[in-house]
Amino acid sequence: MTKRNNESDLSLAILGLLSIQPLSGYGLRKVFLTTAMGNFSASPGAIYPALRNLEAAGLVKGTVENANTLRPRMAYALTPAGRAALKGTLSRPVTREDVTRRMDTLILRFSFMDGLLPKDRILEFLRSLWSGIEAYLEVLDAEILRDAPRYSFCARAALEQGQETFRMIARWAKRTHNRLQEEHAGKGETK
Amino acid sequence: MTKRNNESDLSLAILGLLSIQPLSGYGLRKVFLTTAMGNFSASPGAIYPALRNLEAAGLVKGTVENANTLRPRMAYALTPAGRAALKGTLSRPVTREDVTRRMDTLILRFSFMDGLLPKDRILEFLRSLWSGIEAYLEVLDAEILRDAPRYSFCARAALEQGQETFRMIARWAKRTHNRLQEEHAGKGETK
DNA sequence: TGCAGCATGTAACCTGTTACATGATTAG
DNA sequence: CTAATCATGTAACAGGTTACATGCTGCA
Repeated sequence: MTKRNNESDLSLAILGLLSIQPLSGYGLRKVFLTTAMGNFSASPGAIYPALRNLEAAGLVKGTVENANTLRPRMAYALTPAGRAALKGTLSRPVTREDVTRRMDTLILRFSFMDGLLPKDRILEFLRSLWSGIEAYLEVLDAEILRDAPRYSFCARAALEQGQETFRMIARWAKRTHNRLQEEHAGKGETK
Repeated sequence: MTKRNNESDLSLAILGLLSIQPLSGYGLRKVFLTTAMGNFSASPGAIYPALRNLEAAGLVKGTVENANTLRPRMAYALTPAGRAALKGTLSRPVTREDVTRRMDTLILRFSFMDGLLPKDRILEFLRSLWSGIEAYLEVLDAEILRDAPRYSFCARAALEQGQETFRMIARWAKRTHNRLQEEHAGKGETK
């Protein structure tokens, strides 16, 4: 129960994956290597220390499988405290900083919400995500109007790319919100 | 000329900004605080050490302004070696890893190309960016076809968001390529 | 006079990267 | 037999975060 931070995206990704099924360190590495979560590093130098930190914080618990064989492996599972901590992280309000600087974290949080948060919380997350984006887009538009004339072609184009990404994510959030809302009830609920 | 890495996005952003005009550490902080480059941290604990590393590597040179007053400030400017190093970084080929895990770096690189790379190099960068994205999208589509049925609603939606982002950037790259090509000649050339 | 902004820095800490190391098992 | 894959780790290093510290300047 040593106090650690465990606030990184990698820790969040590990907790989220373990909320679906127990995995070993190597199992996690394979997920990061072979699936669309490949934006995370699969280096053992990141994963094994992260697992030990999470275990020291009491959020995950490793149990030895194949104990008497010559190739044991540690399968890690979420503890109740770990599940609670994960729910807590997923439930955090969407801040302006999240929108402007941690969009990846927001999407990562969203991807694990199924089965951990009730549907109305997920819908609320999507609403606050898109309204946060729209608020930021207004600031961004004003900034661009003000500064763009002084910028080079490339800098201006890069800015536009950023704007478009935000607009696209806002549209995605709305669409996903509506799709989820229309789903038949009684799904994605836990606790 | 001590050997350092200086491979971080922050170092790249600093070199790029100094290629436009000399700035002090505080000036850099203001840029990161008040413009759309706000995704970078403006904390002095990041900027001042980075500047000293770049100076130790001979890529920037600080000169004291207002020397005899009570409030001197260090204005940093690119050295010829710094300009060469920046051009080198901007000229690197677009790798698969860049596309899958460092898209932000690629956009940052692009935003500084004006005036440092000849137009045809910039056009080539955009072409290799979009073809790299399209190659990755094929892999991603296959992965999604294979895995999506096993994923939860939220995980699937997050994946789709990722796909759409890549598709959007590819479209942006094509459009920007065409716009740049149509521009009247004799612009954006150096060296 | 006091506060906001200018301007630069340091120290403790956390996290990730790269590279290396070790050894077992299984498929060809 | 040997190469790939399973499986877990360590050590050195780089870089960023947060928080603190310092002192000047111009304005109300």
